Amino acid sequence: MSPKEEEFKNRKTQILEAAAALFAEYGYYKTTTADVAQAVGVTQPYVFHFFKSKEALYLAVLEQASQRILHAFSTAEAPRAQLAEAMGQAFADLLATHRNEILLVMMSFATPEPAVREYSQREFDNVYERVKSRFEQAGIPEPGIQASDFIGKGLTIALSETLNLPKLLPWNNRHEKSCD
Amino acid sequence: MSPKEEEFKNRKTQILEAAAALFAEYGYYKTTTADVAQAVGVTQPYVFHFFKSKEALYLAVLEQASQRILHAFSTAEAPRAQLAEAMGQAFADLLATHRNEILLVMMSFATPEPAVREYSQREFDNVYERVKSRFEQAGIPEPGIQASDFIGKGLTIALSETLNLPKLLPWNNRHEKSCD
DNA sequence: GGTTAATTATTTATAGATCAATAAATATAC
DNA sequence: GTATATTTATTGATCTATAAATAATTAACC
Repeated sequence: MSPKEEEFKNRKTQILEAAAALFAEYGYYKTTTADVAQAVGVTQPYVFHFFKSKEALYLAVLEQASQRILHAFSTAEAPRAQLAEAMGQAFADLLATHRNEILLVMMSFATPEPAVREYSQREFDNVYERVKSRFEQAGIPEPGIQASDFIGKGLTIALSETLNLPKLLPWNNRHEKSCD
Repeated sequence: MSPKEEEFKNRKTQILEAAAALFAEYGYYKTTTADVAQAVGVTQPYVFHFFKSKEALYLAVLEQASQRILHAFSTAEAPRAQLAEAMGQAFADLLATHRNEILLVMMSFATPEPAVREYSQREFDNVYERVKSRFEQAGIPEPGIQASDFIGKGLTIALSETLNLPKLLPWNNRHEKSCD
């Protein structure tokens, strides 16, 4: 998108995007409303014209990201034997296209703001139930355990991306005998 | 421990313990040095007599907790077929005896303070290498993948404990056919 | 089509609160 | 009465949020 088009995208959207990037990198507390404003090119108090509080802004980002994740897991399709892999791929695609949002969601559980905690709780519960239900529908045995493992892999990916520890990535570890 | 004995435990230890509990519950940013001081029963500036900064205090807690975790994974012993389970049990024991510290370590990767990030990076790298190496030594195939999975389970437990989502716990999901 | 009025977009100024950190003073124990 | 433990007083920085002022845009009328 050219700088000119960027100008025309409405401010609320610009603020949401800048906030997603900053919150994902610096977290809730170390990102100031002034940082967000500066990234967009407006003054700090103007942010409050679109979001009634910093918390409301964060929750708006979190909600958008959550819906994207749930949608991805809901729409991935594959026969029983490849369903988990297909859903993993859907997650990887999302990580490639909306990295900020995804990492934000995965780390939000560690943000001790009550409203954020509550939202995270519902979100992870939703994801778990959806994934489990899809595994169930596909006739995969022990869908609950599979769904837990699936979330565990997602958390590991977020950890690995956040701390720059690629060796933690599950999918890079296949065929490790080829080198000592 | 009685309140009188508590008095005699040296202040530095008291501060460390209070900080562990508070940081684990409220995180780095929402825990103030005044909160820590109040929990111990001293004045806020006195905390700085023992730790040169709030960050130094947090890192001291993190270091203690990290060593405990690494030690637990290093000393758990079992024959090949039960090694992973034994190490999981060691983690569960630690969670029971030092819940605050453990949750703090598992969530620290989401604390965007550079020094904390660096410490977390080394810590997770150490844990991964140690676990992998133990699996290797025991002759377990694909030790790297197993170690990643192991960390993923730990993260899932931390998530489940933090957000009060017991259904995410891997070990509760066994035998789920008994009730629909 | 140019002037004015109304509406919307955005800024300036600033209040009010919170916190980490320093330095100097004081109490306590030996 | 010296050393150690702890407090008082305070500074300076940072940040969210509000309210009032101004600039820019659109609409209306003649």
